[in-house]
Amino acid sequence: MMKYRVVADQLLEEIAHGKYKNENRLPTEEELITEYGVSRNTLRNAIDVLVDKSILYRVQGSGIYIRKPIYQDTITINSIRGFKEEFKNKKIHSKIITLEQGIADEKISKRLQCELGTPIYFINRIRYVEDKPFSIEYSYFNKDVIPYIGKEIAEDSIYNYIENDLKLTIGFADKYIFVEKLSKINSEYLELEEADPSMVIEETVFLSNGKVFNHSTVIHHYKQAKFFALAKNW
Amino acid sequence: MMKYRVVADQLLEEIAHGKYKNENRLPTEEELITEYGVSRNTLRNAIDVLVDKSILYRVQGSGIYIRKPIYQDTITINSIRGFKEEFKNKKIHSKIITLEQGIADEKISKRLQCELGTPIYFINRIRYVEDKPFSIEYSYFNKDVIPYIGKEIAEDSIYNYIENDLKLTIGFADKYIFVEKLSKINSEYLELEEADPSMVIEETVFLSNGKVFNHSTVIHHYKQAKFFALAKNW
DNA sequence: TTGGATTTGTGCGTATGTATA
DNA sequence: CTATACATACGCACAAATCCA
Repeated sequence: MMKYRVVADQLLEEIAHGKYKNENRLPTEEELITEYGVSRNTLRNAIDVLVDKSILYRVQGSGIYIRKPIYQDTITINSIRGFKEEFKNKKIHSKIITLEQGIADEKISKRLQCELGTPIYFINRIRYVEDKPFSIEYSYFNKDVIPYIGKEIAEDSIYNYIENDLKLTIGFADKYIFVEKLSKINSEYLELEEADPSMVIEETVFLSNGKVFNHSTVIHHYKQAKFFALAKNW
Repeated sequence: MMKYRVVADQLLEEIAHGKYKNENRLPTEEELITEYGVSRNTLRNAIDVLVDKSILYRVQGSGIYIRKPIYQDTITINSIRGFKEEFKNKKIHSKIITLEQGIADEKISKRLQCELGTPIYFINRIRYVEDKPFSIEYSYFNKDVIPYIGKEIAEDSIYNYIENDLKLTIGFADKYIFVEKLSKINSEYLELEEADPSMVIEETVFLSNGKVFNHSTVIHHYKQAKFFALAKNW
């Protein structure tokens, strides 16, 4: 495990366990360097991780501060695995509507950035949080990259399977976000009315080598799903 | 201007002007270091900027690649000034409904993370893109931080004024994103029907020193407003 | 108000690790 | 297996913003 990740994890743990609960400022870089026995670069890389996660923020000339989380029960939109992360303490399960193999037509090949006719998996599942319908997922996987997906995997976590069993490294994802009125069929899945609002997220997910392995369209229950994002001033 | 920003800007310019249009891979770090006459750290900082902007991605052992932008006419959710950035080539203007001073009540003081009774500005404006209603903004500013906002500023760009005239540095923003049915009054502003969908973004905006200066609730036209976000696999 | 001390930001150099080709 | 190319890690110097006496 990389040193800066160890430091980031440990710092996060300590913050979560209230080590700095009386002051909202972290020790100085110099002190943390001594405490963790790492170089300045390594420490700064660790801090970067927690800044990106909106746990900390830095003020030049002043110090590193702990942010007060305002929003709860929100999916982090800048994270690939925001769903699992957010609801890890809640009961979540998936109901599979469709799980089938096929080949990429023009639309799918464009979205998966693969050749026409590439073998694919198509999965349609409904995700529940605390037994209430949360979202509907229409998902395509490139079978050349992910050779097998079974019912037991799709009911559990496909991403865990990809990282832990296939030992692939997920890199980043593009998300396209908009609002739409629900179709009749989707409103029934979500136990809402036709034409009720819904938040739609289309995501294209890349391995760390830049290859697209998944494209999903996820339609969210407008009363259940709330999102959080951190914006930077580039 | 910091070196790494100069390099990032120049690289971006060259990419935009098609310098690398025939290959989707950038020269190696070593070559770019020579080309721009900077150190490895500086070059990597520059690349980091463009990776965060989802212009580039890196593959260890392979190279730095240019991403093909898929989505157009989207507001970048990870950017504080996504609106202006995206529509800089379009006609945009704002209609001010309300612009008044007041003091922070309990709700506002919580959102602006300031004392009860702090002087504030409240601004309600409708923003138009190509003369079509795009969003409604309900915005509070801490007057201790932003001492004056006039009609002419609110009609133009408050953020430009803050950065260019007040010389303050905007740091980061939290965004809380959800979907709601439109109220009657908001539906009229947006020229939609009551109970039509809308994307709501509540943003808390911080200066680079960590002080909150603005809280806004922005209600978007569901047919006009589309968003883009980049997710990382932390 | 000023100026010095503190603290983070930027920049340079170098060596070694690790994934890819 | 080797070479290539990005990732991580160490150390140092100075700049810029903030803090405080």
